[in-house]
Amino acid sequence: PDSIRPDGFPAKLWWLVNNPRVRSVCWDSRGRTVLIEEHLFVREVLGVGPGAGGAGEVTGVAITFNTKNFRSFVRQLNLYGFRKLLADQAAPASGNTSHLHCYRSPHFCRDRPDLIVHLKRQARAKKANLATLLQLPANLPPSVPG
Amino acid sequence: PDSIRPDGFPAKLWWLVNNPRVRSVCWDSRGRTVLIEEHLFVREVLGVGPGAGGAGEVTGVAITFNTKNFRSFVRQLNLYGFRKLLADQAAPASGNTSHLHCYRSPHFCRDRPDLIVHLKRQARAKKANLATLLQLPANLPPSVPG
Amino acid sequence: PDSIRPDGFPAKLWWLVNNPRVRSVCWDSRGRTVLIEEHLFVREVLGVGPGAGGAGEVTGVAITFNTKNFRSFVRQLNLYGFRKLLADQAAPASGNTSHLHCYRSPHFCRDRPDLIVHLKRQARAKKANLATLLQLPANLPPSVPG
DNA sequence: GGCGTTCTAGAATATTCGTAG
DNA sequence: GCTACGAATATTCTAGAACGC
Repeated sequence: PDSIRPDGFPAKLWWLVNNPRVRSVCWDSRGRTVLIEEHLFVREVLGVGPGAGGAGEVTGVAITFNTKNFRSFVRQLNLYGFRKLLADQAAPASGNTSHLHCYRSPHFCRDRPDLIVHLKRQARAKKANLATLLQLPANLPPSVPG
Repeated sequence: PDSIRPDGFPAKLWWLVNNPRVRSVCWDSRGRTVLIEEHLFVREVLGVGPGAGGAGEVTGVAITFNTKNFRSFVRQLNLYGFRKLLADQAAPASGNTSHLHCYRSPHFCRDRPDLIVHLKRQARAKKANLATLLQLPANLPPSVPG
Repeated sequence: PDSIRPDGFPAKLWWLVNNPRVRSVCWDSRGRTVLIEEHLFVREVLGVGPGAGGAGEVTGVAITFNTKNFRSFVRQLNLYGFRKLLADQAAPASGNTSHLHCYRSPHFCRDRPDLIVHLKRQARAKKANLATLLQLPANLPPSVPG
């Protein structure tokens, strides 16, 4: 039936959350929610920041994202149906003000790798471009003068 | 069915009133009215005043408001249907002459956490949307089909 | 006529870009595009990161945002009609790999403070109300399963 | 066409201010 | 003076849309 693309987003996320070497992504205690520490993730996985080699500290492993923006990672989470839970409560004693993000999907559980096949991208092209049809002024080009 | 946003106002208020570490917010003896001591609340929760770290004394817990004004907190109470009661019986334990506010909602009782789902924001769009609709392109029908 | 809210987003942005103490926001050479260095902005204005006092390094001045997320700042830019330009020419002096964002609006020019009054928030309810009026099938509820 | 990246917009809640009652 | 509410802006999470591979 359905198969999992080994280089697709669900497989990458599964690998990240289950890899003990990746400290920025982990399960909550019940294995139902993915916890992502933003600042560490950017350095560790996306490879941005001081001391980062440019491709993530966790190199030598077959995980790469073609982005350096945490925003793109969040967009992927949403595209695959993940929802955010609590706002970041992170306030460590140290100078670390890193944000902690909590995302959850019913098809992403620690003890149920068989559910990953249900992680699908949202359907595209839900409706035609209504605004274009009605020629709304909001769709005019920006038209920035020289 | 209906779900409670974990970061929404009702959830925050429920957490505050039931947390013994928060001294500025508590139930009355019958568990039907929320008592809020303004001066202490401002220091303890909003994080304003002497000795406050800027994020509320009750840090280490996942409660944050993006405001430092007690008025915004009251606005939220009103938006969710709370009404103020006269607080003539107010008698703070200490010699504090700070203001004591008593707010009540039929959907906010100590022994009935199941009622919180009925705490809804006031309905929007009374007449504001009508004015917006009338500014739409003239070729649209002004009346909404029944 | 129209007036500028002194605490609104346009006034804040104008203050930021014209204040030499704010190093993360500046004009391009022609005074037509706003350049924002993200990492520095987060530390300097939003007050996040090591060494930040929690309210931005540029304290003592009347600029505050109630957020710590750069994304909220970008949302404001878009709400007021700013568009992003490609920043391939970005080359910070230091070894910083921070992101440089270039945003432009025809109503935001260095030598024309009189244009700021034209910076307006996007009108609300453009397509949403239209879709409702036209009874598009796309507005059906998400159909929560059993 | 599917998938990933990126910029922009939608939608709901939150904050602020003014003011009616 | 004080409470409650309208209205505008602000913040946040999610989705739309365009583009490239």
